[in-house]
Amino acid sequence: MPEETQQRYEDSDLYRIRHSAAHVMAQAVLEFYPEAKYTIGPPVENGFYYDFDLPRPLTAEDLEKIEKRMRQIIAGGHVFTKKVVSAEEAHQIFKDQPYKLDLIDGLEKGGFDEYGQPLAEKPEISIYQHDTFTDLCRGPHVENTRKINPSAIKLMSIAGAYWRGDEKNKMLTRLYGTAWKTAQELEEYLAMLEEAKKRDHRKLGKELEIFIYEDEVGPGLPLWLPHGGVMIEELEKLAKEMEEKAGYVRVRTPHLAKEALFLHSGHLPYYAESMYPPMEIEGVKYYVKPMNCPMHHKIFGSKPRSYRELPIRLAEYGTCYRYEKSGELFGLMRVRSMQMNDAHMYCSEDQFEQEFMGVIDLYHKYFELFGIQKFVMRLSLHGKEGLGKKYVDNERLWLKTEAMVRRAMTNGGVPFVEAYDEAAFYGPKIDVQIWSTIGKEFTLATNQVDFAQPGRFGLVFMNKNGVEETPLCIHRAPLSTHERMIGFLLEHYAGNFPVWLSPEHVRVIPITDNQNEYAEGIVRQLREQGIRASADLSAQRMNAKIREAQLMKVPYMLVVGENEANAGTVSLRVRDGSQQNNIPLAEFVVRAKDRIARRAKELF
RNA sequence: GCCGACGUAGCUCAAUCGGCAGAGCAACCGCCUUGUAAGUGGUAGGUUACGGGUUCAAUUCCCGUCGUCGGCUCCA
Repeated sequence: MPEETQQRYEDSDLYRIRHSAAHVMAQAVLEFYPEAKYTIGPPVENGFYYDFDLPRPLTAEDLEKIEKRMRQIIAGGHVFTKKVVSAEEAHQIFKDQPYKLDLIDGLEKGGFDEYGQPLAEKPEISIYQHDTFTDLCRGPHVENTRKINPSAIKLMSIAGAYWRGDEKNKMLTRLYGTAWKTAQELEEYLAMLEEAKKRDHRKLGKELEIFIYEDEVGPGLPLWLPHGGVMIEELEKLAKEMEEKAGYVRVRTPHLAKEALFLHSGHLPYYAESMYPPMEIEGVKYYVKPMNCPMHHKIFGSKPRSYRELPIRLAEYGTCYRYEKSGELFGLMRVRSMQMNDAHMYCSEDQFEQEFMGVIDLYHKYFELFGIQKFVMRLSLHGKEGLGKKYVDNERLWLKTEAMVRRAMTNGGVPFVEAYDEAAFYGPKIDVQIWSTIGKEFTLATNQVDFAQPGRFGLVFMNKNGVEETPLCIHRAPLSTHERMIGFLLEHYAGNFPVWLSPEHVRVIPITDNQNEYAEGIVRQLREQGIRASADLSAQRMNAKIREAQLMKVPYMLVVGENEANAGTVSLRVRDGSQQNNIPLAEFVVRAKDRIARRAKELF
């Protein structure tokens, strides 16, 4: 990306427009609710928001009223004026605004800006005024309200948000808005949102019969329909091929284990809130596993290990259960039952870099196969304050392993960003960040260093010098979980999967019922060749059958009428709408099998 | 979990002020025998998420529970 040549968002006109629109919105809200307390209102990607502490909840009608009033304020052409003030003056101006006073204290002490973000230096305190509204603000703004295009703004939604983003604090009312330079830009943005909704995996998952949720089963517990089942099989086949080539071995472990195991691993103290509560049998507590690692550690420790057999790579598509808070569930992207593309690699310190980069290499192979281009690799580091709480209390090992990962990534020439205070409790990690079609951020793949658990489990191997040494462990899940991967792929391909991943490869469409028998014969032959095929023998006309197959995004439609039946050929209609008539069936089979076997990007 | 909105047939959606719950598609039974995105007639389909309340009368108003959605927080 040519980031250097791009203007920073903070310096752009749109940023000023949105920031100013947020102030105008706040003015309008305060006019309707003079007793409201206002907090912060920054520009964000595609728009802006403002958080208020309001006497009552807002409704959709309120949004309309506020938006209308905003247009009136804009038309007033009020000038934005900046004034630098002392902390005392600021206290006086905002004496009735407790949240502002809180922010001023942050500015005064230094260390935090007006949005509560950490700052390197103590900033000056400034206010911006326009018309009747005064805000604690460092700007920048447009010169006057007329610079906001009244036909290019729109209030989008009402949401809750905690003060300072902390769930222990009061829940405020957040108003989201969007603002652009022109009405056309606004229209395009809204159209883009509509388009994004069409590829939402929850919608496509239902339409393409991939998965469902059932009230009686439970939230976050998806039921995979036959089409989803096929996709899972294909992903597992892919992973197994790749992992076998890379020297992994497969293991299988149970869904439950005694409390003692998770105490031993250190998960319970850090993770109990995300685990399903224990069940007690014969006086012993059992937990449903939230991850596979403790069991894999037990397998590693099941016999004496020599440096000669390292690295040992234990792989398992293990099903895990995590008690995610109800409001956090989201389609397939955030679930409570998940099957992870999991493996644990045990290696010596001098093998670490090669092993770690071997995983990164695997990522790249998968991303190339799927054509994934928009992602960011994040190196997640520990936070000093969390040592002994969120993180294993051993700063020396944290710094050491973080440096190892940083060096490995740098030596491998893989671009990454660093994220402070986002590590796993047992070590630093590389997460692959992606975005859902409606803009939610997710970790797809993950690759984590574990310097804590092997020691806790007393895992050792005999090194060259005949001395016992503790291995490092790398946790990795390049294909994430079945749930998240399929959710992501649905959106990534908008349901138009490459042939190998398509739940149905071929739909045979007889033109009249005189060709039903011929169609069924074709299906038998295709299945014999490992091609997923079915015939549409319904009483509908050909056009309706084609339409249905198109809507289900079946890559190959084989239309057969009298001519084809007599000649032993098929008329191929590809999902992209192209057509090739009178192909001998054998020829179609050869080409289709080739596309499937190669996991080709092209259809035919 | 928190704030807010929503929940009607398998799916997508109607139902005025509280007054007999409706359509299209799908399903089923026929007719049509069809050449690359919906041929046509009929039949059936509902405890309006669940439980309570107000009322002569509740899809509609009120309370609770469950679930979904938009955010916040948290995460593979």
